[in-house]
Amino acid sequence: MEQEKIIDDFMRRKGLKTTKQRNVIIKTFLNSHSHCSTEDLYLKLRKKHPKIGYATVHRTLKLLVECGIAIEQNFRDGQTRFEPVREDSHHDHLVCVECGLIIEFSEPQIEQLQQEIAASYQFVIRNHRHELYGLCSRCAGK
Amino acid sequence: MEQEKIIDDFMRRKGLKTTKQRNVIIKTFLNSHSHCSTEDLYLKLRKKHPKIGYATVHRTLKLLVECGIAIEQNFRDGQTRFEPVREDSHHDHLVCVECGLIIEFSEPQIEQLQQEIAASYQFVIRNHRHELYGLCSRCAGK
DNA sequence: ATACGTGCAAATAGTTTGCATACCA
DNA sequence: TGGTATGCAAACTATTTGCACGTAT
Repeated sequence: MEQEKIIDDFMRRKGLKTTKQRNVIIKTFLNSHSHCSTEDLYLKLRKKHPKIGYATVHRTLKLLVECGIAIEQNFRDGQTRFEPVREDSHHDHLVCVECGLIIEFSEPQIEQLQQEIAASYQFVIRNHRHELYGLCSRCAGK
Repeated sequence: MEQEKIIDDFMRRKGLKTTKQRNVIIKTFLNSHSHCSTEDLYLKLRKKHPKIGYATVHRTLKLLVECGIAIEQNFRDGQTRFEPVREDSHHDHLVCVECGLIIEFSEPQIEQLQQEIAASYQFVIRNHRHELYGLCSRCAGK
């Protein structure tokens, strides 16, 4: 898998070690449907690996962010959430403030406009965040 | 001033009281160049009003958010920031990750595209957040 | 063997709350 | 006067860190 290779390279470059914990955390994270917080992942892992520590989960997620494998999100619920990066498809989010549903969307025209705005300020974009908050169709219908 | 009227109405409607502290906090907040955190505002106020409490500042800012006079922002530095709402001009932000500079921008085309995206998911937008992170011209030039 | 990683518990940072006192309407 | 607001300190929540012990290279 491509991502495993990236992680491997990064670890080697930084002199970091492969451990059972890291393997299982990374695997679970990449397979989990995305947008999970440290706690979500910790609780999920604990079922099969009761000895795993919260701090290790958190440190591993930070590591993935450093490798560029994951990015941090923050949807105003007070928890930092992590999401695997899929290099081919950047996307942004619709967040339902009622039920917490998260829908991903992508719109190349917006990306293009962003670039133009940045350029007009001689600003170099590293990354961005674009979230639309409101009611999903179910919650709006109630 | 228009905003003072809105605040007054809100206070009356909710049976809230006008106090010296609230007046000075609100006045300072509205006059301060925007994007300040509770702490920023607290420190600024403390110079002239040493007896004012951090909690009061924070509670007043929350109150302003409730009235729709202020909105909460969060630019990944771990602090919630508050910004006065100017009803006529919605805007988004460019944030320099190096020096913390914040530039406001607005782009009606993007707003329009957002509406179309939301509509395609039968999603009702309440508000949104759109931030571009990167290097400002000064920091990029270094 | 050595340096990095882990798990635990404790520290931190930001925010929120309980409560006795002060104040507005 | 009665209920709301304030200031302080303590509680909370999410996150980060120190450290003794374990483990990969």
